[in-house]
Amino acid sequence: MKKTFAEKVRDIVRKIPKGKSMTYKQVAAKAGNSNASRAVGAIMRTNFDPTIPCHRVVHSNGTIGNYNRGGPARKREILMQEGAL
DNA sequence: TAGTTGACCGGAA
DNA sequence: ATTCCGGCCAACT
Repeated sequence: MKKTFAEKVRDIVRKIPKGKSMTYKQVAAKAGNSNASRAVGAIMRTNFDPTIPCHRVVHSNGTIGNYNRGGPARKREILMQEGAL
């Protein structure tokens, strides 16, 4: 069974519980490459799904990354609403 | 096929 | 504290 990086990343991000936020590096590490943090973002940006809480994925330093669904502002709102912020 | 870009990270100046 | 540089990976042209 050979899932691509994008598939793994999507599956992982989808498993992120509510009120919890994961860093790109953490997701990348779970996907198999702890150094593929950039790749994770690249995948989300090109192939993000509405079923995936990509807004729960943030930077390692805790800063909010970008969001292709309304900008970082919208992301912050969602996190605050979820209780992760 | 190769080159460029990007939702990143970590270290150094 | 801020700014710059190098490195890794996947997608796009």
